[in-house]
Order: sequence, then structure tokens, then C-alpha cells
Amino acid sequence: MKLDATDHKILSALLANARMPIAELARKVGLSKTPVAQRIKHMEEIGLITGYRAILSPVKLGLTHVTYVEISVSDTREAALQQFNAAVRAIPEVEECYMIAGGCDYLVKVRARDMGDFRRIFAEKISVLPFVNNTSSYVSMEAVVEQNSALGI
Amino acid sequence: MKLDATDHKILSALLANARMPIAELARKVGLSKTPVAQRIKHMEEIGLITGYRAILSPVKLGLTHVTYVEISVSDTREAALQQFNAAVRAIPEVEECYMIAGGCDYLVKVRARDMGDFRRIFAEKISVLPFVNNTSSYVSMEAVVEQNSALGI
DNA sequence: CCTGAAAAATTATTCGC
DNA sequence: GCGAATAATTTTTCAGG
Repeated sequence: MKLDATDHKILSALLANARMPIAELARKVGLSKTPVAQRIKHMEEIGLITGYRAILSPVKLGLTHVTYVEISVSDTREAALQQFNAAVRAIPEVEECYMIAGGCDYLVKVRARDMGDFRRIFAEKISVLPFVNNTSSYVSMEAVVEQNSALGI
Repeated sequence: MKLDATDHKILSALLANARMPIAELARKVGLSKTPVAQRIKHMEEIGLITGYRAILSPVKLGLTHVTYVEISVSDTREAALQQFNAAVRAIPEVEECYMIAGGCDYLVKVRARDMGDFRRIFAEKISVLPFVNNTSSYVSMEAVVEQNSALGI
């Protein structure tokens, strides 16, 4: 699963435009279409490229209210954590969730229409998650970087 | 810019697969190809659909080390914040950055290969950002939800 | 492992209704 | 908005270096 410079170029191009035709990709990376198609297929097969997705404007969708909720849980045994994880994954408004080292707290990113929408989501879906002990919400005032996918490639 | 249920279905489908042909989309939403193509074109034109992107596996790329860095800045005047924002946007390893209400702190999500990689990025790129006053780093132990794009649609 | 062109398949667009 | 015909793209294949 080694990626050479050509693979990186292909990935970069597909990160910028998932619908770029193979012919154009081939031109960009300086190869013919055949090897480019093979490389892409291979990267799909090994699960490196997991899919292709439309990128939507949060502003145009009216979904600009971003809040990070820090959650401490009352039970940090594996079974409880698994249960918590599964419950979090079932909430569509949760865009991201990471377990943070230290006190086994979670950091949950919630996207909503506005403060009222967030309060509803929080009351109905976040605060009722299993084993929630304590939460702190950090409301975003401005999206400085959003959806950056350069991944340092 | 009103979106009806059909538009939502189209967006959902394109979030799941940006390369879905119009014929298949049409079948899914119960319309013929013509109106579906028109709706997509319209949503692209008004900037609701901003693009199409390949989704890569952080695991396969070896980029699983996620850290949230909380940064307090020493100057919260508009000009300073603009300068900070521009500098943050220039760092490819910064996947997201939000300004948080309260003390005008920033929450910056950094993706790296491993702890060593993060330390280098932090030393070379994060800690030298303009007007950085104080930072706290929160290291992720587990990605519970990553790249969820359902957006509550 | 790559090239280049021919062939095949898929996809998008355009029409009258 | 429909559906069929048209037109255009795009992917795949294959002989050859």
C-alpha cells in the first residue's frame, strides 16, 4: 500500500474534484489513461478512497450554528463507552465526535440552524446520551477553516 | 432558494455518492431525468452544491492522530483576528478552525501522522501563529464520528 | 509498467408532447 | 414534468514497446 508521488497527485486532484475524468487526471499527472484508471481502482479496492461526495454550503443550507460540546461520562468501562459511541453515531446533527485522552471525555461537534435549534438538539439528543455526567458547550462565532480536506497531502 | 423534499433527496443521494448518474437519481426521487438535471444545475449555480470530492480513509493514509488545540490570542481587535485567520488557513494540517464565543479563543483541529508529527506541526506552524497567547492541546484517543456529512438533512 | 488508439459502454442533453 | 431519440463523454480493452 505504498503511494508514490503520482498517487498523491491523483488523490489531490480527486479531493478538489471527484468528477474529474480520467483523461484529465492522466494529463495532470503526466501518464496515459490506463495506469491512472488502474491506480484509482486499486486505491478504491484497498479502501483508501472510500467514496465520492457532494460538498454543500452550510451557509446556503442555513446550518451555520456550530457548537462543540464537551461531555464527561460517568462510566468509562469499555461496555459503557461502546454504548455511548453507538448512541452518538445515531445523531445526524453530530458531525464529529472524538474521545479525548485524559479523563475519557468526549468532544462532540454539533451543527444546527441557530441557537434555538441547537438547544432543541441538545435537550432531545445530546443530554440524554447514556452515561452523560457533565457537559460544557462552546459556541462558534466564526468558521475560520471548515471542511478542509488537504490532509497535508 | 427554497428546497423541497425532492431537492433534499437529491442532496442526500449526492452526499452518499457524488458520482451517481442522473438516471439513477431520477429513479430514486421519482422524477424523470430532465427536472433532476435542472435542479442539480440550479443548486450548483446558487452555490449550494460547491463541489464534489473524493473521501479518503485517514486510517489508510496513516493520518489518524487528531488533536484539538485551544488557542487564546493576545489581541482581539479585528485586524489581529483577520491576520490570525489568514495564517491558520495557510496550514494544510489544520482541518478545521472555529472562533469560540466567550474569550475570543480559537479551537483548531490538527491532523497528523502520530505524536511526533503533531509535535513538529505544533512547533513549526501552530505555536508561531500571530498573537498566540496560550495553548492547550487535547489529543484524541478514538474517532467516534468522523466526516459525518448528513447535516441533519 | 506504460502508451496510444480503437471499441464499448455509459451518461448527459435535447427535443416534442 | 415526461419519455424517447440524439449527442457527447467517458471508460475499458488490447496490441505493442
